[in-house]
Amino acid sequence: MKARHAVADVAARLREAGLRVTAPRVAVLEELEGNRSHPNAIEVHRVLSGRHPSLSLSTVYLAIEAFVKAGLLRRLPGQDGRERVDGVAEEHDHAVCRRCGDVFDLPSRTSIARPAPRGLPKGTRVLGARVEYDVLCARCGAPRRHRKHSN
Amino acid sequence: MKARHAVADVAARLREAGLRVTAPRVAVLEELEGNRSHPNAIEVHRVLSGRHPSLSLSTVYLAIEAFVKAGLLRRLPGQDGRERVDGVAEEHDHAVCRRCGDVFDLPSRTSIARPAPRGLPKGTRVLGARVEYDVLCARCGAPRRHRKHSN
DNA sequence: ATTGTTGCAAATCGTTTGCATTAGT
DNA sequence: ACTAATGCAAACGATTTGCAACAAT
Repeated sequence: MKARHAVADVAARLREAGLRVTAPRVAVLEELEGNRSHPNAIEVHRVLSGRHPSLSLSTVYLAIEAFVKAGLLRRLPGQDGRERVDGVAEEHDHAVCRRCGDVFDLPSRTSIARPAPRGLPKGTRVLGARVEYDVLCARCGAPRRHRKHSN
Repeated sequence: MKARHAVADVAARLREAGLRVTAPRVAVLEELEGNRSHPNAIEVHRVLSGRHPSLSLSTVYLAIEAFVKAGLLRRLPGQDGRERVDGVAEEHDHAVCRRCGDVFDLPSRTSIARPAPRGLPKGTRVLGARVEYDVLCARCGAPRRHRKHSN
């Protein structure tokens, strides 16, 4: 997923979002936009540490929060308690491996879930929807594999 | 949601699951089965502390893990990083308030999401699916409300 | 008697926060 | 100049773990 967008694009998107164009934010956004590996802040920091040795972890956290708030990225609640980042801002579905927690992106099928469901308390506004599939990924579902795979 | 099942039932379910019938586990399972408030371990502990003063938080964590593993309960990944418990074991959908994080149970509409989606890596086994609605709950969506409500 | 469970305390780990400094506008 | 953004370290909060005592089987 490297360099799907030119740096200039990223800078423009930052500016449009009302955020300052700084080296750390450009680096973080470049790394995350379109990224389908659903990393958490710590992983992002580790990846970027090589090229940006002074980049601090808290900056990564702050940047991600700013990007999510601006609608550039989504947040993904991992069932292991870690907060992952979803680099795809458009609505889409997920398949989550029950054993290892890996997340796979899928095209959105939420149109089939319309109209809004019954049973919601009065006054609730539906903003979006996605289908979450509970799966056993190929590695975890393999016959003799009983342990969480390395990655 | 109090006492939806008799204590005897809970004990039986524990036994069937291969777990020992102990006072702490009976209390935790009684509190959680059918509970639609999606509490986390800390909240469960707080609620039960009155009647069971010696109940420890780690026991609650351990019990919940055992129950989930046994299929008696589900876990619910909160977008705030907290692990909630879903007292309804049967497949169902959720509406999650984007602002306050409250979760509302909905009847399952995943049948409409079948068959399994394209785009999954070969060898992936689909175990289940649910629709997650992104909502603004009545309290959070109210005109002049700009802060997370108390609860 | 065996071994799963408990309670307590300490340890872990992801995330948040306070604050002085730096740098984008 | 103004103020957002950074980096560092300390603080936090949820969850996990080690272990000796305990109790269900």
